[in-house]
Amino acid sequence: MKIQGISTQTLRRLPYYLNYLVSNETESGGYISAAAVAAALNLNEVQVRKDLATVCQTRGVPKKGFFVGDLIEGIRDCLGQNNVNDAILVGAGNLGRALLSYKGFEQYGLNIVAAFDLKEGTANGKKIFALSKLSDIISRLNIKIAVITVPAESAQSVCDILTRNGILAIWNFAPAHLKVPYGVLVQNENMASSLAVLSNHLKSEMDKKL
Amino acid sequence: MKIQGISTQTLRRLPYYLNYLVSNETESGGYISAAAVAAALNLNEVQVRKDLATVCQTRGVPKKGFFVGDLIEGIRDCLGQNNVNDAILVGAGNLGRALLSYKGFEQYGLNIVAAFDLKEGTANGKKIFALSKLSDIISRLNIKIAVITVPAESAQSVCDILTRNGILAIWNFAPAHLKVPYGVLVQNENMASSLAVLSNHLKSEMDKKL
DNA sequence: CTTTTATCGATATCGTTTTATCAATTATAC
DNA sequence: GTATAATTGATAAAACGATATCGATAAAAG
Repeated sequence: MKIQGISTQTLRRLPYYLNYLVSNETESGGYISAAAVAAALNLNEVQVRKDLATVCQTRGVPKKGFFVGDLIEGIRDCLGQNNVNDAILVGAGNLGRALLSYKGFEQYGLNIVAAFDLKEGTANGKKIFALSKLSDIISRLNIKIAVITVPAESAQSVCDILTRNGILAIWNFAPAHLKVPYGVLVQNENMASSLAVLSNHLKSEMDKKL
Repeated sequence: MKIQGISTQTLRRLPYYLNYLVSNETESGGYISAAAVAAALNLNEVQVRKDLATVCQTRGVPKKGFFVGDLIEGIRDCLGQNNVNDAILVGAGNLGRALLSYKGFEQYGLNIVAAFDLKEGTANGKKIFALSKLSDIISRLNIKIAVITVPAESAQSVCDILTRNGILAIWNFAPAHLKVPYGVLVQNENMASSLAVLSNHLKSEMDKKL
C-alpha cells in the first residue's frame, strides 16, 4: 500500500473517514461513493475522492463507488492502528496528568508506557520516573514516540534529550517551536493556538453585531 | 486595530510570539526585530515580519525593529485575552474530566463555567449538569463558546442544541465533522488526526531503515 | 553632514492544497 | 443489446500560504 507520499492534510482527514465508514459499515451495502462521504462529513466531493483513491488498494467502481471494506483496511494501514505504538510522556504537571489519565489513546494506537518529571513520584496510580532516567529507558525500551507536556522554557532541552536518544516523533503540547534534526517530526498540539482562532472568530462575530 | 482579515495560520502563531515576547520583555530593550523573533522561534523571518506588521498598530522602525509593548498589546487584542471568555463544556467522560481539571485555560482567556453530561453528577469537585438544562443555562448566562467532548455519535446532536441557543464558537474534541450554520466557527482538536500524522511519519521512517 | 548598515515594507515567485471541469467507465434500466 | 445515468479518474484552474528579493528608510557611526 502507498504509505509514504500522503499529504499531511489528507492524513489528518483519514480518522474522520474511518470513523464514519466504520459506524455506517453495515448499512452501506458494501460500496459507498465519494459523494456520499463528502455529503455526510461536509467536505468537498473531489477532495474526498482523491483522498479515498490514495488510500484504497482497489479502484473505485463507476456507478457504485469504493468498496467499504478495502477503504477501512487501507485507512487503518496508513494510520498504523493495527500496531500499537509505545510512547513516553515527559512533564507530569496538570496537562501531563490529564493525558495520562485519559484512556482513549490506545484506541488510536498510542500506548504511554512511562512518564517522567523533574522528580520521581506517582500520578493516577502510575509511577513517574525522574528525568535522569530518560535516556536509559528510551533506549532500553526502544521508544520512538514522545509526548512533551513540560513548560515552554524547558521544552527545547527535553526535546534535545529525546532526539539524541532516537525519538522520531514528538507530540508537543508545550507552547514552543521545537528545533529537531532532519527526520524527526513534531506535531504541535497547542491549546493556545486553537483558542486563538476561536477567540478571534468570536470577537469579530460580536463586532459585526454592534 | 485590524482584528478581522488575519489568516488562520497567522492567528495560530500569535500565541508563540506572545509567549516569547512576554518572557523576554525586560531584556529586549524596548524594541525587537522580526529577525530576532524568527531566530528564537525557528520561523522564517519574512513570515514573522508579516505577522508582526499585521497585529502591530505602529510601524516597525528600520534599524530598531518593532516596539515590544505595542506588539504585546496588539497580539493580546487580536486574541481577546483581555476579556476572559466564558464557556461551557459538554461531555464529562475521560477527556472532558481531564480538560475540566486542567488549570491552564484561564491563562489563555477561557473560563469554563459549567459542564454537562447525560446525567447529573460531580467531577473534580465540580458539578456536572444534566443535558436537559443545557439550553436554559446557555441563554441565561449568555455563553458564546462551547467545548464538545462527547463521543462522535452524539457530537452533531449536541452541536445542534448549542447553535440553536446562540453558541458562536465550538472547540470540538470529538472525531466528527460538525455541520454548523453560517457564522459559527468549529475548531477541531482531534487527537486522532494528530496521532495519524505522527504515526504515519514513524511508519515511513521505520520503513526507510529496513 | 555624509556614509554605512540594519531593518522594514512591498512585490514577486514558488509550492501546496483545494476546487472545478470533463472525458472515460460501467452498472442499471429498458 | 442499447441507452441512460452515476461515478470515477485525470487534468486544469484557483486560492492560499511560505519564501525570496530588493528598494526605501532611518538609526548609528565616522
